[in-house]
Amino acid sequence: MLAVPDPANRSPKAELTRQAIVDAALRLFRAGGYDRTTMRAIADEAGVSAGNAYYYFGSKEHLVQAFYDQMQVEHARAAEVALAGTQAFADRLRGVFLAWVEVAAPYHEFAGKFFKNAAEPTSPLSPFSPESAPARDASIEIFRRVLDGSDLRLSPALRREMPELLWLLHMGVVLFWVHDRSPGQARTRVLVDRAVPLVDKLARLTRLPVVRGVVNDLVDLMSSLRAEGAS
Amino acid sequence: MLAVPDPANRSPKAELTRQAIVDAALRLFRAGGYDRTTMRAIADEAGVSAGNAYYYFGSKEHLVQAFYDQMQVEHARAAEVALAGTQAFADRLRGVFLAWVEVAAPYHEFAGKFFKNAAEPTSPLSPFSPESAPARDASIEIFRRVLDGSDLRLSPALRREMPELLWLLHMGVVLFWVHDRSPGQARTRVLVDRAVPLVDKLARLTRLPVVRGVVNDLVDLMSSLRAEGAS
DNA sequence: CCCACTTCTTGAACATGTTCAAAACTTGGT
DNA sequence: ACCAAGTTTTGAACATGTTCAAGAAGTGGG
Repeated sequence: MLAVPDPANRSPKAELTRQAIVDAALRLFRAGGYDRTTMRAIADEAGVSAGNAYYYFGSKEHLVQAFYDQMQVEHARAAEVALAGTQAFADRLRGVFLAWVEVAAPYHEFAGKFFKNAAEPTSPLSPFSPESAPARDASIEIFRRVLDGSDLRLSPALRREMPELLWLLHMGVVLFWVHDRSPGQARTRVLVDRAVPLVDKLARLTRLPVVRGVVNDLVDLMSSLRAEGAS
Repeated sequence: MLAVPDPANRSPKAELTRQAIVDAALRLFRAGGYDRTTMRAIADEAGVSAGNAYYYFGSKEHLVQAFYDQMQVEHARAAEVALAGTQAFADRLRGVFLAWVEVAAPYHEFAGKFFKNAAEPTSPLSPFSPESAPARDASIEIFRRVLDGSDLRLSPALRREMPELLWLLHMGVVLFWVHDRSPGQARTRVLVDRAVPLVDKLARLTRLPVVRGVVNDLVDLMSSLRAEGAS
């Protein structure tokens, strides 16, 4: 695995080649799936040699990061639209979840292959890896915005952890979606439609004194895990 | 990927060869990790040809199912010990979770490679796949036993779903564990120690009238998703 | 014992991700 | 214009999971 050139000092020419490879890869992935798309085919399509692709991308998996980044950006945009003009927390959350399902739909067939690689802890593609931190943070940011414009009132401590909790829930939805073989991922939509009101209710219950204790424990747990190192 | 012979009609000789391959594989995986263990090395170690290994196992990944099965059995045994003589739900749950961490510890270094495959929906190794149903059911059964001998009282509906919910939580712990690089997986143990009392409290709260509604919604959601097809 | 049939085993060939030494090209300094 | 130092590109070679046609070994019926 060669050292990939520093993004900072890349010549415009090289930048172009790099982009051509990404474009070719995404085109072929989408057309024929991940496994059936060979590095040689990608290189051909991009008009470079196979070896050259490895000058820019350390491995075939690294090409997938481009896919992630693109999808994250699309989701952020779609989420923005969904959030405009809604106040109710439940509506906002549902909007953001469904926006993702919408954006991801074209890739459903081969997304599994991607997430397979993503599940490996040592892989830079893992959603928990340092390499994914920018995309992950951007995604968590979306959920912060869900809260920011909503009518939901939470204790300050919970409020602080809530974006990350919602992101985790989002990961759960993604996992379900990946395994969802129903046409148009209908089951995932059902899951979202039914889970969102539940989360809404639960979030509002946290204001009850009896429930407070559990919530505080949860918040403590999260910050204590964070304190011991990133995971 | 060749058709693997039906388990029913396997000659004793073949059964022996098959077992030799599994043993060799697990020995080498454990010694050198998954990636660095080649199929040729496994075949050599087992005293057969590389091609022959493919007569018994459709792919390298299929060898991993043997690993799962073995670990599941070990966990069941260790859980039994942990459960003996404890009544408190929290103690029982913690015992079962920690038993798993104990049993899985020797494999931590390369377990990630295994779970990578498990995350792919089309893979028979996915914990949600039909092929994994026996191991999954056996695992859920362990959590049913956690409840059976405990002092925890739940509504009948929740009680029915609870084993599966605990199994899902267990999957969460596993995911955390896979990503946990702390020595001896200390962070996972912290997670268990702190999450268990939280679950305990939460479970007991479900008897409160206010919380009942949310719980019923959750139970409904789970059974409605189950109704539409297996995932 | 021999024949057909199934089960098992082999080794060579194949596909594809990846590496690497060498060559081509760029660039900045003189 | 030329050189040295970097950067980019190449094509062949390599490693390893997997396939496959061929044959060996076992099995039951006559």
